Amino acid sequence: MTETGAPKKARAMRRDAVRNRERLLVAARELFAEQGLEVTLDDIARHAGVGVGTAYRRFANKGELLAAIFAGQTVELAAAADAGLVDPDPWHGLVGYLETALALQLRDRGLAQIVSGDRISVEQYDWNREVMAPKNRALVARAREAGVLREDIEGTDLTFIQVGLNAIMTRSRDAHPDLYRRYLRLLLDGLRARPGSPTPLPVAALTSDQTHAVMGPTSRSTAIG
Amino acid sequence: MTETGAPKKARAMRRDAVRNRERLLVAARELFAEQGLEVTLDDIARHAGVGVGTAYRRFANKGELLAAIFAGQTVELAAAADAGLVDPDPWHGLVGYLETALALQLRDRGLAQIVSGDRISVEQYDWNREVMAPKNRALVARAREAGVLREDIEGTDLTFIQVGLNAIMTRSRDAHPDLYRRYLRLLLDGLRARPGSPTPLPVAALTSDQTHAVMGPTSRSTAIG
DNA sequence: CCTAAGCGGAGTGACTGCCTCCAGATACGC
DNA sequence: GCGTATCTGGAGGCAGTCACTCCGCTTAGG
Repeated sequence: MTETGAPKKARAMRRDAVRNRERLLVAARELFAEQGLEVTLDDIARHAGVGVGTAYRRFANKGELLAAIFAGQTVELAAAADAGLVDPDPWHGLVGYLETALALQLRDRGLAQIVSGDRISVEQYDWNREVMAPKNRALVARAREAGVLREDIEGTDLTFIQVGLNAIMTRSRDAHPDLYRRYLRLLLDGLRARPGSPTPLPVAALTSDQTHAVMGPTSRSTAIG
Repeated sequence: MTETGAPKKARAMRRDAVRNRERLLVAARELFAEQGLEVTLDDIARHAGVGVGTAYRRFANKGELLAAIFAGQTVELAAAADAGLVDPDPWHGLVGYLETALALQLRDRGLAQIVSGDRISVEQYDWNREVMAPKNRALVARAREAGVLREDIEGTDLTFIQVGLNAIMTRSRDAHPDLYRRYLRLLLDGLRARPGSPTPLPVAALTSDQTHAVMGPTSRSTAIG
């Protein structure tokens, strides 16, 4: 689109422009983590302390901004999988991966949405297939071959397990952030090839009152509808 | 609200009015089941083959229409819980309840949203607390006392289990409607007090390609964001 | 056959979210 | 310093959505 012929003399960005671009990236990271991918570019600009016009000069649209921070959002997840793969104990590696991955998603709502396929863009879509899917397969294969994981589990199961736990996490995040760990543990007990006695649960069940509060209309959900 | 004093001479509804009211209720039930509670009253009116004006003459707003069909949407769920409670085998009763409840939610997207606390209204909110919560508690208590369910499970766990499985169901509904049963089974294996060998899974895992397809942007989710 | 009750659906108003425009401010080469 | 290309902020345009209203025409039914 732009002229890309001989080494054209392109003037460098002005210093304030660079600074504002950086501010926007930081603000975007913060807001995506806090509120999810549905924040508007206007939100991000306000949070960065710049005008919307500035935001749109730096990034053609929200997708482009998202793409610019995408690598940072996902590198940790890939690292968690790699760490699990080099763990000498395959079961411990698999469990550690799920625990780390979900803890990351607890801290970063946007990442949770990417993993769960919510409001996904093409990059994220392909990244799931090309980067994470093979790692998931390898983690599962290793644990299965070591005889600690049920024979009938596949790599794709890790995806759906995260989808389910993400839903629980989303509901309970504000009042009981680590409730999801309870259900992760129950699921893991169901994944063992030769289950022993049940593992103690790391988090107590909610009381009826707490459940009622958590299941009520949230700021984000439109009541009545 | 309406005058309910002496036997007032109130003219009966015209026959076409009655017919249209019925059509609207049927259309609402269908659309809520198919598409969830976020359908508009305009959608419902069109689907019923009447004008929006007619819809608003019969029901002051969408909430009122929803309230009118609410009982029908939830009575089956309560019945499933009662059936589970009278099952001679407490474990079988608990499992049967979850299976039936989730099967109902597979067929009725609106019901799934009510159970998961999505786009909830006050009636639904209270119904969860006052009707379903005690049944859930009883089902869990019975299975626990029979020694077949882990000691550390509470009635509220049934709620969150359904939230998680609903999320999986929502993603996979179109292409692989019963995939959620796979994860329900895994969870149930994790819920046993004294687990034996793993129960066979009723549904195969998705392949990587199938997972990729299912996790992609859906008609309902706004891509890029 | 008369008329109150009912009908359809275009239209209204309130939002929300993406993005553009441009008058004024600012960095930076000379 | 000065002049200008670059950048800034935020008001507002535009398009889409959705709940709900209004009103001229139709129709049930006494």
